[in-house]
Amino acid sequence: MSEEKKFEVTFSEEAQHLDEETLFVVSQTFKALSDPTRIRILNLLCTGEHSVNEIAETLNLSQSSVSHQLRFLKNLRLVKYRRAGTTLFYSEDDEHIMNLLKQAIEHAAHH
Amino acid sequence: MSEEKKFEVTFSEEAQHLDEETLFVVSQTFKALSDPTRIRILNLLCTGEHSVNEIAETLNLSQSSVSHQLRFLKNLRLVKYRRAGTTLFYSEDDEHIMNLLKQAIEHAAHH
DNA sequence: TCTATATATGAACATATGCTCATATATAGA
DNA sequence: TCTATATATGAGCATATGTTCATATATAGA
Repeated sequence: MSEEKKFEVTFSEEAQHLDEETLFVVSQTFKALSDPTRIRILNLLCTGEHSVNEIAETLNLSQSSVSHQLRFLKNLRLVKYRRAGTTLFYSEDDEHIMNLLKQAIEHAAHH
Repeated sequence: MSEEKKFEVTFSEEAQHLDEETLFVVSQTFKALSDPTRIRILNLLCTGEHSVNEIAETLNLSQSSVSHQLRFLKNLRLVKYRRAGTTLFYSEDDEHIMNLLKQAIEHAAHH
C-alpha cells in the first residue's frame, strides 16, 4: 500500500503581478516538467536516490541522455547528488515542485 | 485585498506507474505552462474572461500570436470561450491546472 | 449585399530542444 | 602510474516551437 500525505496549498484568487524574473523562473520550471524523459527521471527519483546508470537502465535511456537531463534539472535545483566513489546518487531537491508533478500525474491518470 | 482559498492536495508518496498516455498528457500540460506568453495569458484569465483583443492589448502582444496561443490552450482544454457577436470571450476551463500555475507563481515569487 | 470589426489560419523563418556519438574527466584499485 | 568504471561534456543533427506577415473567415449593421 502506498503511504499518503496531505498538503495545504494556499494562493490568491486574483491574478498576480508577474515581473520578468518570476515569469522566467516559472516558465523554466514548467519547461523542466514538460519533457517525457525528465518526467520519468523525476518520477523515478520519487522512490529515493539513484545513480546515473541505474536511472539509464531502469528507464531504458542512454547514459549520455540521462546525464544531460540531470544537468538540466540540477541547474534548476530540482535535483541534487551525493558522491560515493565514482558513483553519483541523484535525488530530489525541491519538494514543492515535485508535489506539482505528482498532482499533475494524479490529475492526468484519473481522467 | 485578495481573497484566499485553501485546497487540500492528496497524492501518493511513491512513484506512480506512468503509462504512455499519462506521460503524454502530463508533458503536454506542462508544455502549455512552459511558455512566458501562455503563462501571462492564463494569469490574466485568472481575473475573469477577456476577449482576444483585450488580451493582446493588455499584454502588448499581436492579435495573431494571442489567437495562436489560445488555440493551443483550447486544444488542451485549459481555456474555453463564449461568443458575443463577433467577439470571443476566453476564460479558464481547468481549475486544477490553473491551481498548479498559481502555486508555481507563488513559489517562484517568494524565493 | 457591402463594409467594418473581431478572430482564425497557414506559410515562412529563426531559435530552441533533445538525442546520439565520440571523447573528456574523475575516482578507485592494482 | 596504469587500468577500469562512472559520469560529464561538446558537436552535430533532426525536430519542435513561437512569432510575424498576409490573408481568410465570421458576425453585425447599414
